[in-house]
Amino acid sequence: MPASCQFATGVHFLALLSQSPDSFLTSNEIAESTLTHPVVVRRLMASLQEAGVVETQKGPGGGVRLARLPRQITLADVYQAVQTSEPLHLPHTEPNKNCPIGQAMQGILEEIFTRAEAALTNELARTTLSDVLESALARHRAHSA
Amino acid sequence: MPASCQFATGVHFLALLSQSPDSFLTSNEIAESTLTHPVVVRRLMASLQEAGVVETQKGPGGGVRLARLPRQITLADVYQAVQTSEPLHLPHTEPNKNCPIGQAMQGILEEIFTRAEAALTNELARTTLSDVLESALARHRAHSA
DNA sequence: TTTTTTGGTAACGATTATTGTTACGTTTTG
DNA sequence: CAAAACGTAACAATAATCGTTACCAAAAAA
Repeated sequence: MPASCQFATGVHFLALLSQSPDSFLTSNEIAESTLTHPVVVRRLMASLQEAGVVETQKGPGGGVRLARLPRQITLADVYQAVQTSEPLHLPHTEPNKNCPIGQAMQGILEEIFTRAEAALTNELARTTLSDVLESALARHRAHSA
Repeated sequence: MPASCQFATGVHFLALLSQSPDSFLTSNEIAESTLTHPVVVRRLMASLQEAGVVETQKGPGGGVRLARLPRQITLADVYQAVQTSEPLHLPHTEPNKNCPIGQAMQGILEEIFTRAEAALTNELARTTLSDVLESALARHRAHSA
């Protein structure tokens, strides 16, 4: 299967919005910048809106903009808003009920997954959209120079 | 696509091996305990063998056993051995080359992914197979009582 | 009020990764 | 040499993502 890149795509979209936090960008504009389809933009933005990261405005002059300042939005916010599938998964099939290990395994793995994902989001929470935008502009300057 | 559960499956297999670190288990035995197919066991064990976590023995009396003591194998070892796809992914399509943000995005995201996955594996490194087996047996006792 | 411009969302197909399965080769033991 | 195990290629079924089309709803402007 294609692995989900919604987090990467979401960060990209939001970095674009961070350039002008006060104005709306249309899904067409964002789709052109990222070479994807406007419906893909709207789909992902729907999740981000539900999480309170962006707000949308219909009709002429409308579009999407950040709901908070770039420095108030962390990558953990983005991750939790858009990540549909978690990085670690239980098997779909139930284990053998006669096996003591198998019976206990599911609960143990869930605990482990919870701790591991907490570690992941804690790290993501250390970076804000403002950091991302700054890095992007710095890289651009370095590359142009 | 079905999300990969190789890490969960691997931990389960290795917990079984941890019960008797000195003896070989056949892929048939492991497959029965976990209600999966022997080829699935062998496939996953091949990765774990390449990583030096288990060793195999062909022929009668053969099978798979741990290459080190359970307390010397961490879940980070398992994760790094079997995780084919990473939890975070870049988009497959290249971004717009005319966009300063898009150009820089890929490198920035790679840095972020590296830090996030390091945080994940650091957390996984805190748990050993010995811990997992102990938790499993404790849960089994609690459930039986 | 009508038209235009936007987002919202359902539905479908192409693509792709995972898993289970079969089949067959290889190695080791006895 | 026979039997028991792993090693691995190949294929189908399943499932998830993404792009795309189509159409609705809402808001602004004419």
